[in-house]
Amino acid sequence: MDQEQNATTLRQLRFKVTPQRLEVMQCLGDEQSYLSADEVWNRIKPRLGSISLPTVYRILDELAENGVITRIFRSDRKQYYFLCSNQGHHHHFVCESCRRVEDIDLCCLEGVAREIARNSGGSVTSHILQINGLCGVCSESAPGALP
Amino acid sequence: MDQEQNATTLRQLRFKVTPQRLEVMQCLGDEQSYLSADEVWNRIKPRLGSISLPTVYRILDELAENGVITRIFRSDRKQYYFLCSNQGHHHHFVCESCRRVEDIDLCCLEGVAREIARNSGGSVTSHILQINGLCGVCSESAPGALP
DNA sequence: ATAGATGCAAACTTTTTGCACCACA
DNA sequence: TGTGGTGCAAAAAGTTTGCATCTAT
Repeated sequence: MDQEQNATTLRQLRFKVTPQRLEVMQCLGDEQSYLSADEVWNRIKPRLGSISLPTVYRILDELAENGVITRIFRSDRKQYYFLCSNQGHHHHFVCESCRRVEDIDLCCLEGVAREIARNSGGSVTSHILQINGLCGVCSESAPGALP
Repeated sequence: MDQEQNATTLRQLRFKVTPQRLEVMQCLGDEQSYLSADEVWNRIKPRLGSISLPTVYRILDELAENGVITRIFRSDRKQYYFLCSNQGHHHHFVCESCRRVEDIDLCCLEGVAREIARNSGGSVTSHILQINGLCGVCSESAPGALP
């Protein structure tokens, strides 16, 4: 039960502590995977009695803006969110079967940045790196079964 | 004028050679950058008299499915497309000012894949790597001006 | 001649916005 | 008590689909 910790995070950000915000945070915290706005909505609706989808969007948006959660885009043109406990610069390994997300500490972009600076005089400001595959559990059990 | 080459590509894919397809291909070929569907549409409308936006979507879609063009997603939840001449495995450096795309031959993911296999027994099937920054020209002239 | 491509209109999905009401501080 | 949050309804934006017509082969 990290409700208290979530409440503290909200207070630090000068947000009011509302049941809607707590449930969204808890939902993403319980999940070791990324969820879309409507997936979050469907999971917390029963727990809260009722919550509107626009509210879920607003909460996810403000949490993402403040770096509490991470937003990723997939080819279905929906936005997905997940809570990432690891704070330093790192990337993610996304299991295509169970959608679990693992942290990857390696980042080998420094060499690329130097290369670009030397070749064309450009400078790197940001990068997106997402690694897809099958996690250990899924590659043993059901290879090729996407959700 | 690589109209003939574009026609050949279309014939190889068993597509009919239509002025709409040729214009879409030429448009992306002329541009050293990525364009959204409606940007392509606006550029080729005057040249063709008229073309419908759904047709542009259909053409971009089938070209992307067949690997003729590359589709990328950005945080504005629109899809962008660009023609990439370099065929081997590589990544892209995207200038945030002029949106020009440069190829990057380096790919340092082999080490990461080995790491994942050793750590958790998972396997990497694909990855997304996009490097954003300012190209040589833009980092000299107008730093910080996004389009 | 005919399979496939296009244009138009309308639907669809995801996300955003306006506004009145409600509740945390 | 008052400011910020929520719910509802409706709009916006991007993309897709159905169907009749047209056209490249």
